[in-house]
Amino acid sequence: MVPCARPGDCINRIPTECAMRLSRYFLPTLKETPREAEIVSHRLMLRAGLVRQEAAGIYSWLPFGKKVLDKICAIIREEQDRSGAIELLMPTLQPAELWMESGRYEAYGAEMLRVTDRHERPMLYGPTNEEMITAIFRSAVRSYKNLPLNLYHIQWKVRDEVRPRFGTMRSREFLMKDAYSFDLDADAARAAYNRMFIAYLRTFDRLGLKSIPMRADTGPIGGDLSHEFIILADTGESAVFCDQALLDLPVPGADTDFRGELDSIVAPFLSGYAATEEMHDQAAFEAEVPQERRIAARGIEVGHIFYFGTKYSDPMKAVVTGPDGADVPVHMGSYGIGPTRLVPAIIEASHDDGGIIWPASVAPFDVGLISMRAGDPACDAACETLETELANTGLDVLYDDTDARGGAKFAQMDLIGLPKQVIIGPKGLAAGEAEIKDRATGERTMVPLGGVVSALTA
RNA sequence: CGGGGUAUAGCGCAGCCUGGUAGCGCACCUGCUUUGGGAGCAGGGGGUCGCAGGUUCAAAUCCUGCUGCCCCGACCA
Repeated sequence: MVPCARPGDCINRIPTECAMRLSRYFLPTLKETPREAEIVSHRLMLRAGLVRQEAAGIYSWLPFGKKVLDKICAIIREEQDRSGAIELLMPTLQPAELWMESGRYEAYGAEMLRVTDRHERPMLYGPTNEEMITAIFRSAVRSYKNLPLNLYHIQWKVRDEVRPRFGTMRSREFLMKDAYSFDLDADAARAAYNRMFIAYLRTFDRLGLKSIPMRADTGPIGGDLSHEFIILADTGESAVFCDQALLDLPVPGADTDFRGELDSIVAPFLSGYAATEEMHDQAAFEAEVPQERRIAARGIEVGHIFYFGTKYSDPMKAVVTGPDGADVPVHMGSYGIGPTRLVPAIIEASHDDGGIIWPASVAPFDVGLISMRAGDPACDAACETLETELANTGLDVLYDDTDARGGAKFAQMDLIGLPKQVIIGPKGLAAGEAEIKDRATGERTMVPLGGVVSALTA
């Protein structure tokens, strides 16, 4: 067994490379589909041992699911940080007082889970954090010189949904990355919006998803600064309409200068037609998009960004002193991504009859190593050598050292969807070879034992 | 919150109509034989039949009430 360091913080571990043996792991997979699961991602998440339902819309994340969640969060963090946002962590429990100040305590309704503490003080499980972040901001920032500022956290949220459904796609307790930007005026806020816009395009691209920004309802604020990021999937919750050209646009690179001019980078994504059913205008769609480029499909919302000006800074008095010496309420925006929703979204977008097909960037392990004959000295030795070699090259390896039969191992390995499988059996060993299978394509190739590592890292 | 389902072993199900003290497959444990796409044989363990009342000599089964969960709708990251 290859030891691995286990650094981590209070909510999400930093993913680390290491080897794990299936005989010692906790991976409760199911051959049959639990009755309650309807859509494919929910079925596969239960069957592949990612989650366990505790109550309607409440889930435990089992080790496999936790690993995927951590990898998703790590990518989100990297792209948030790259764009200049700064991470903090706010609590799940909030005093009702803050929400009374913004006026949303009454407005939020039954979706807000309210509790009372032992001192009879009204509290609530946070469905979002605009009020709290505004309170944090106003307590510390006085001058326009401290702007722009974008603070984010990744934290569990609670919305007591009337009808949770589709597994973790629509749960009552869910993980959310929410960022909040603070700027002196609307122009600066637009620049902040652009930074998040690009960070989101990059984040979803790295998660193996093709995301399409779509104009969303801006509510009473108006303007064009609200977008939902949608990925296409047959089981998507809403109908979406867009121009094929948007799907073909290149995603901004890692070398994007987030302190530079971004309007020109964002502009192409704003120009093409793209709308969810609530915003859809069939006449405009047909007028703007040539028939052969019209896409009418279903989509899953995986992110939402919007600018809301002084909606919270006004009532909550989050003001800074401007260059002219006058106090002005800051212009704010908020930017959400749901990691616990991204897991099923990725599965909806990437699976086959055999199970999940993880994009390499979020796979719980990079490689599944299958011993066809556990207990056979030659197989054991070859597997242990490979296990060490692969882990030493930085690959995360799940070694199936159990004495199950080949067929059962293949089926389980396909179900859990690791990108690559390395199969070691007496047959191949006699020729000094291992078999490598690509989960996505199903392609199998025989390679010399000594060439496995280079074949996988090429 | 309206409509429709459903609840029996860890999972998937039968039994209920026509009451007689619970069964099948998978999984699990033991042994033997097997071993490249969810093995075979033999033996074994595991269930207050969602909960509470009621009818009856007797209730998984019939009656009443409640609850959990799922699906459709409205709502939403």
